[in-house]
Amino acid sequence: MTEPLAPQYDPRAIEGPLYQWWMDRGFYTVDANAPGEPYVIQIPPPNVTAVLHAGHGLNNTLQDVLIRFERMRGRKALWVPGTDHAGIATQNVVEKLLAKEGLTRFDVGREAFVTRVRSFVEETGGVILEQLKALGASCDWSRTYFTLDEDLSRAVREVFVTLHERGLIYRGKYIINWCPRCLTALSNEEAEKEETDGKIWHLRYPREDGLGFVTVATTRPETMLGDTAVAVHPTDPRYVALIGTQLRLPLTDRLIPIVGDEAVEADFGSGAVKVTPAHDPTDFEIGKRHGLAQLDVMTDDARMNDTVPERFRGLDRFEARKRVVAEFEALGLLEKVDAHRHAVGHCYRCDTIVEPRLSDQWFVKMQPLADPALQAYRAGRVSFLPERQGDNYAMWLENIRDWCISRQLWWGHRIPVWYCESEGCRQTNVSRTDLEACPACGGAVRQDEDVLDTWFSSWLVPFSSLGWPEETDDLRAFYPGATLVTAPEILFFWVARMIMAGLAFRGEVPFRTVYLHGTVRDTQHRKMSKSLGNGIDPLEVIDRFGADALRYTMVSGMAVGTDLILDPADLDVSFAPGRNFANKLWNIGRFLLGHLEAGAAPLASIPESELTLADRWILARAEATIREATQQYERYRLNDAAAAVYHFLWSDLADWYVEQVKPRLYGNVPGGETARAVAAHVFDQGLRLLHPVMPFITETLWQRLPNSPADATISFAAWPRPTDGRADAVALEEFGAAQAIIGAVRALRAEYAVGPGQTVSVTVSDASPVAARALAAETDTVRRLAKIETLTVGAAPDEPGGTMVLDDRTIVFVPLGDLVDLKKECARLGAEADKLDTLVAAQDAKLGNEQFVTRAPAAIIEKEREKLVAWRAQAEALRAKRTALGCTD
RNA sequence: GGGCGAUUAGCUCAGCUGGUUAGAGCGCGCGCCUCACAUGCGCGAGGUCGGGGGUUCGAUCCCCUCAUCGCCCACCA
Repeated sequence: MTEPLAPQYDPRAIEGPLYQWWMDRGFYTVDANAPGEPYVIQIPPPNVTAVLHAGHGLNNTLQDVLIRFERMRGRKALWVPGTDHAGIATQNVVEKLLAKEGLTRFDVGREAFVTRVRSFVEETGGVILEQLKALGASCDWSRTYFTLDEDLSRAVREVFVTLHERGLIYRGKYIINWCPRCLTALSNEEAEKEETDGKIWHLRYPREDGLGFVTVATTRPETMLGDTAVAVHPTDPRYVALIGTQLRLPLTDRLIPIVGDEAVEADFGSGAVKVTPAHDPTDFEIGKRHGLAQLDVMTDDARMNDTVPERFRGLDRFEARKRVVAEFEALGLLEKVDAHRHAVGHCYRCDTIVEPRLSDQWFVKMQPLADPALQAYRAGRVSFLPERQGDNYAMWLENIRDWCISRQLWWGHRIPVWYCESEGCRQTNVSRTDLEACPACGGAVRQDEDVLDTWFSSWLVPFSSLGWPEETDDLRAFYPGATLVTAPEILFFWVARMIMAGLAFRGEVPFRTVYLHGTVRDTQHRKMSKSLGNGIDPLEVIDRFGADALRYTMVSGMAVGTDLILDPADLDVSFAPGRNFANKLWNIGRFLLGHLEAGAAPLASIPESELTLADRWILARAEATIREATQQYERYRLNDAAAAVYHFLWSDLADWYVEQVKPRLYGNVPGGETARAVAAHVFDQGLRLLHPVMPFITETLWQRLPNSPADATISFAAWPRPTDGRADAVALEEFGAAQAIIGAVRALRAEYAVGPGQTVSVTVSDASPVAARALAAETDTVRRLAKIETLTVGAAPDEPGGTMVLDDRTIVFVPLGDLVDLKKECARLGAEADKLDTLVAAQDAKLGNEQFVTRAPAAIIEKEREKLVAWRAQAEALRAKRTALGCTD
């Protein structure tokens, strides 16, 4: 892996082969029995049919950064990948394919359909895992799982049966959210509420005694065909006398009672509510309390069924709605129609409006599972980032509802329940093994037709992916994991349930920290989605700019608790930060490595006395960066970590140290060995600090450093540690003074348009001790980088020129002769002085404030005094210069 | 209807324990193809930190309030 560097940075030539090399060496395959403290991340398993989108790109980049960071810190870092069978989503895809052949799943039959889905998944599934490799994901692919694998299926069955044994699984008739397109039940979480502008119809139901009407309001008039009562508040004076009487339900010949029920708000609408126990959760409850009939008026696909008058039968629910309303109107029973905004449930897969519907489903009783999960959070055994997400988690658990886990699909884990078909037995058998006959009577059995909610397998992943229910080495070594990185959207679907399952089946939370990152959005802050066409294809970005550019851009743009905004219409602009930085690194590498061909001595072998001020400065900067970056990685402030390293490599190393060190690298000159040792060392350190974010380019350059072991990977290079001996506050201050002087001369040159080929003379007067030492130590550097012909320390000559006063009142003067427009210079100096006067005045007031001086901490007061002294001195120096120049205004 | 978050440079965002001449990247202006890099180098302009009130010696930061935007939760039909 050490061919010569191409003259131009070309990620395409590097990333693919490098990833292959990582794989060939098996670097990321972890041995459960190897020594070391484990660090485990479970990937949020993507849908098996998914293709990589920007959200995956972000999510997996963040995980890879963390796993690579901990790996370099010596942890036994395991990142477990897998895919989710995604019941509804996958079944939908295959059903669509069938539809093209003019077939439905019912035409082909259950067994053939499942076979077909399975082969579809085998042929086309798991693409996303291959795509993650392009991103650089350092997963342990030898442990890749699929939630419908035999092992994980065994775990699912074990959990179902165990929960049943613990009395936490039951079958019940409930109002569930039904998707008439997917033909399945949806959990509350899967029925997404969307605010919708609709209407509310006020319908009159005639009293049986013929003395008028009771008006009810509804947003779904078609359900009136299933009404079995009208409810009013038991104390509502308008209706209390009517409770117990009957109403004639229009369009049918049925009589329905008026009942009194606390659930009715007397203040809303007419105060009377139509009750449809089979089609509304509240009505279902009211119905139960009053023993009302439950009249389901629809078919599975939301057409009116045979319980309704003949003319409505077979009509789609929305057609039926129109007909019902029209007939009410014709009968003079439509009182009014109002606009009404309300939340309507939509299927999270296909966006169809869900129909609340009475049905037999399996449920998990959640309270007993939720309590330990809440307790674990309160005890600090699991924490959330951003912290406030913990409140969401707790609130959900406190108000937990039972989980509807059956789905009327064919693709998934079939419910392990067998019903005895024998008359007189009819036993319901829940079993770990497939049953051929009823254990009670030996009669024929029939397995439940339904499958389990997809999340019923994914909530087990932290341990089922490690071999549970077997007590495997993996399970012992890698459970519990460390960090979960995912999107807040699945906090309830997945995260909370994993915590519950982990506690229920392993007695411990599955991870300590949950990092919930933001969403990738476009510049209008809209979530990226296929339907809006505002998505970014990570693979296109990788192809054009490289995975490192993608990763850096995402990491640096993503602060904890914020969204990532990118412009899908202009990838060049969006990904410029990463692309430019990668190119910059490449060129720092090309330059340094080109001058390190003779090798570099280990830094430790260089005596302290050999180090120049610049050397000591870059080493101090490296150390500060190590501290900063390490701390920020630890705190998941990955953007801050990335920014610290970026600044170190680009501004400190490339802009300053490399420029400073050039003469010492050219040819065989004194100090060359020291320069090479320092340059190699700090570049090495910087690459290591950056590796979690930009793995490819850092590996490529690091392997070519003279002191990198042959055939080694930076993936396992030790994480840099601050070495207290080299940290050098004095060097930071002194080299900083040199930088300031260079900056002052450059600014004056730019101000007076001195051509780049032209040198100038510079006089530094009133130099502070620090500036004087800096000038003495780095004379050549100052002269070269500011293009100075003669550099004098001493009194400034009395002639036209440009003047800058630095913080510690060091005066930098550039005699410019004709180049100086005297008026302009006077104005510039005057403006500078005025600005300082303003500061001085404010500072005077502050320090003159009795309250401030008596109440502020001494250290602050001292700091403020120093500022005042410096500003005052600078202002004075500027005024003196103006006088010397003869400024008159 | 509840709960939460955001509002800082033209754009996207930092600013984590209250004291900074309020920062970065992109964009913009001026000057440069300086033998690692024009995906670059140097210099620079640009901000009443959403409005109002309060606490404090001191507020971008803490509290209240208003406005705008966004997210989550919710069985008012």
